[in-house]
Amino acid sequence: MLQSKLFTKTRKEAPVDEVAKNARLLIRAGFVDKLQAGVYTYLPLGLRVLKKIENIIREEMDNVGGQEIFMPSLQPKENWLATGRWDTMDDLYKVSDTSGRENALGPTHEEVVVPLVKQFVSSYRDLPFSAYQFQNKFRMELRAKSGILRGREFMMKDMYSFHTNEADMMAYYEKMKGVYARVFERAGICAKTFLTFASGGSFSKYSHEFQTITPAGEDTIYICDKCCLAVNKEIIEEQKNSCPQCGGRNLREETSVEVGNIFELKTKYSAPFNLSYKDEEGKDQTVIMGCYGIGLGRMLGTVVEVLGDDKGLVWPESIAPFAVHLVELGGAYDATVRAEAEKIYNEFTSADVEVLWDDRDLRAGEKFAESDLIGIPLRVVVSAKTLTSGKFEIKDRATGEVSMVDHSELFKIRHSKF
RNA sequence: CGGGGUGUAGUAUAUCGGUAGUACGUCUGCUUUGGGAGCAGAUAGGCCGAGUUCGAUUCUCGGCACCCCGACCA
Repeated sequence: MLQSKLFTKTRKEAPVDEVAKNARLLIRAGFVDKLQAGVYTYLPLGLRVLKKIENIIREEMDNVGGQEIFMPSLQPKENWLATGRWDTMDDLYKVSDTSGRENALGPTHEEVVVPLVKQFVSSYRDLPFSAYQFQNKFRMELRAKSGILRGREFMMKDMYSFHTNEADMMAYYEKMKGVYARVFERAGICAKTFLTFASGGSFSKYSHEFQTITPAGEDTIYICDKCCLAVNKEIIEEQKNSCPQCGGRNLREETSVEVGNIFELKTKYSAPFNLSYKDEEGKDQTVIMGCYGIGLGRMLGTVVEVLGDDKGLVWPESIAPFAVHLVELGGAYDATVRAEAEKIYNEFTSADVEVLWDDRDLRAGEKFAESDLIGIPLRVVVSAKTLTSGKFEIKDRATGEVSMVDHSELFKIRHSKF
């Protein structure tokens, strides 16, 4: 993509009332725009990152047999009355139309997915399976904060699994722990992300969260480095300040953000909707459920919090908006530079490498500063200087390492490094 | 939802009960061309509603928005 065509612009300064690092950098770099507190537009660059994250999650969900669906945000009041949550969930957005009909704007989708699958499940032979979606969720946060980490409308992947018995559900649940770990690994935050024991609610002792260490977080966890696990502060006392796995008491306190969670729902939502199946003896049994969520925007913001530096965003290639930032210097008045940049651009593009080509007529300093701010992993400079040397200058955004390589190395390096 | 704070141009700010100023940005032109460059010109503003007043951006009241702390929550 040509940067001159990008309709967004970067800014030197972040809005003064924006405190969160993720929001400051993402707004400055033109990845997101705030419409109101906790409600953000994803601009071209930001949306590319969000879509990359979405695709990683999609691949991993598909790998465990998840079937993608897309459920509505607008959900009839009756479904929410059925689970009792119309009256008990105080962050539920309720909307009514001119005829007085009331709906919920979905904060989660159990009330939709359970009646949905009820139409298709009748025998033990229809189970198990899982369905997931990417959906905007609405939660009436009394206080949206921390940039895109806590919004009122946010993109979430939610998956629901359906089983004949608890053991089967638990086996899937265990598998999901690994799947989630892989998602966070692929997004470049695994080193700081811990499987965390958290309160389970009415049907299970624990739920599990994936917590990423960052000062921007609002949770406190206690990490057992021996087991590479953590315990959420909310249950640390009932856990007797010890690791649930090894019992060790050598726990390290950290501030973290919850990027994902998995719940054993068991019959919590299948029962109210009478979601049942006939077992081998023809007897009715209630379907056992699990659910698994990841907040995409929160995950994106967390990557910014963890990897961003004083110069700007730093993306791992797996979710970077582009793989290469091709920065031409002086191309606007030097035809040979322009021609060389175009050649490289075409070569990368035909090799399926996503390139953002800064073809604008700006000074070097401005281009470099913006390049650092946007945070594409590999910067390639083409200028009169590089042309004379017969080489290209490359810079690794994460390490700041700069080197000169010739044409044949350029492609090799990109592939070996990333 | 409780407590605190802030609302002046795209951003950041100044002043003032009487013509609202500066910087950055943006736009135009020229110069410059390896770390947010220079010159010239242009652009654009008092959150909303009442009240006090000859006159309100300024004072009073109400509302709304945004930010922070807490509670709640992915």
